[in-house]
Amino acid sequence: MAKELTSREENYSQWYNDLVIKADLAENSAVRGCMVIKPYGYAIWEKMRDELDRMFKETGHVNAYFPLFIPKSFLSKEADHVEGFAKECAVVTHYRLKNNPEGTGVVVDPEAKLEEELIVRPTSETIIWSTYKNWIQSYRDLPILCNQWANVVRWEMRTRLFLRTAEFLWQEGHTAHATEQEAIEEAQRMLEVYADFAENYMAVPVIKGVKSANERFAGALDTYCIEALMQDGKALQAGTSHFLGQNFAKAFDVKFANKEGKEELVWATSWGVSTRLMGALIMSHSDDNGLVLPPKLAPFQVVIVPIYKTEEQLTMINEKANSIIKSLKSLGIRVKYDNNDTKKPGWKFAEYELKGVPVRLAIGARDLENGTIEVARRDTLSKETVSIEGIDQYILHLLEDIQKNIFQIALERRRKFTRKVDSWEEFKTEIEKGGLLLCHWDGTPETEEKIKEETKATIRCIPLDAEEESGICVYSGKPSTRRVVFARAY
RNA sequence: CGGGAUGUAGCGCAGUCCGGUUAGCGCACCUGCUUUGGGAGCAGGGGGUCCCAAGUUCGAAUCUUGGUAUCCCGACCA
Repeated sequence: MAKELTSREENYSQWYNDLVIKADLAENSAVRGCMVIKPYGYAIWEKMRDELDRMFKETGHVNAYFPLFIPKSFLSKEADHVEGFAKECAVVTHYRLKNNPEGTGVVVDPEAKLEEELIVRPTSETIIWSTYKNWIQSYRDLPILCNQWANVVRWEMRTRLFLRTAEFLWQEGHTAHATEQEAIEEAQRMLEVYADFAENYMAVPVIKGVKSANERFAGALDTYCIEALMQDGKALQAGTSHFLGQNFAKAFDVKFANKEGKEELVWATSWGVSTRLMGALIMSHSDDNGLVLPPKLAPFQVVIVPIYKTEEQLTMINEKANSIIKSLKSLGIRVKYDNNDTKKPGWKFAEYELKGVPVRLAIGARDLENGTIEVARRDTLSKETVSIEGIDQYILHLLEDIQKNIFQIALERRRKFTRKVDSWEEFKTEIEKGGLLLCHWDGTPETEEKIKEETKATIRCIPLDAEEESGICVYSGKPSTRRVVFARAY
């Protein structure tokens, strides 16, 4: 573990080791690209999931669950949708195995071929809308505001842990509305929820925007997104919220009777975030000592390490620690006491830094005498010795402080990494340095495509708060009214 | 699917060019003693299908051929 690390990228994979590993189920290449999320990594995901779930419910949503398998014919009902996903679908063709007649093991039973193949869901719009058809008759049945926590499979050619895995965990919200306006508002509302979560829980600053036509979700009229900037200068799409118009209602024939008794097609949205957020979290805050977790999402916010020479000392420290734990817990602080005797204090210090625990308390014989305790914070790596009196309130404020501080650091980093670029020559040099480039763009997919071909940079989003400003397209020189965000992305 | 690289202990690697004792190192693991306020020290110990197969040879981790897996770069990534 004391291996010397040279680049950020190597660090990420090193820290990942604690959280997630690539599924290495030996010779089976089918699971290549899937991940095994280890207990500590999963604890972080659970924390994220719980907070998001609470936010969804506060905005009027309920959870439901839909099937893993989608009949092939369902997927193909919406033309753009199937075109977008067809290239990366896992397909179930048989439903039974049998003993290999020519040897050992089992083989697929050719007799058990499915009449119609099933697709392992890459996303659930089709299966959900085929179900919604039966739920909706009247305007009184609307809106439907459902969310599902599930796993999905997208057969990516090249995978990257957390950021692009063949199977990933996510939530997908699917809502049905009586009016266009209401659906648009829903898509925008959920974008706000995502942005709130990213900034105030993950401490990751994001740009809210709308995708260009090239980057839009297959089957959507508009894709809203939050875009984050990683420490290495690459952008990461952290969440999307789609206004689907009436596309899926048309494809699945979902109509309702309005107040006037006339039939109308239903308006739709869908929105989702995935375990990719884990990647965003790690790549936004980690440093050379390991993870840095925002207190609001840390599985434990405080770890207490006893330092002792004798059993008697440990007994006394245990007693002191237990009273501290009790008062911290009564304030709702998640705390772990590590009096494991098989590891030394120095080892524990390094270990919990690697795990990103926001606050570490060390208590030894010296502290017992003086009525003090050593407090170390993960974000600044600073230590101080404070009075044990009122330590609970002290920690409570410290956690708030750390939460704010790591957001500020990330925000400042993004500010330095963001600049306006007005000429093509400058664009080509600046994009090499990473970060976000604010540029005028003529609005055409052709220009966007050319820029991508020449520089690998894409339009991350058209920011919602972009100011009206007349200029000329950085590539084509044609007129433009606002700047968009260009970057190389994961 | 194209280009490149790699496969040796749980992990990370050296050895391969130029074939030659019992295949080696670091971390991790086990035992003992000393240690414990920043990943302890010393001593001892366990662990190997050198990716698989065939070939060349007195002798193969090393050379040849075929296979296979992984990684990187491209393509791909609503």
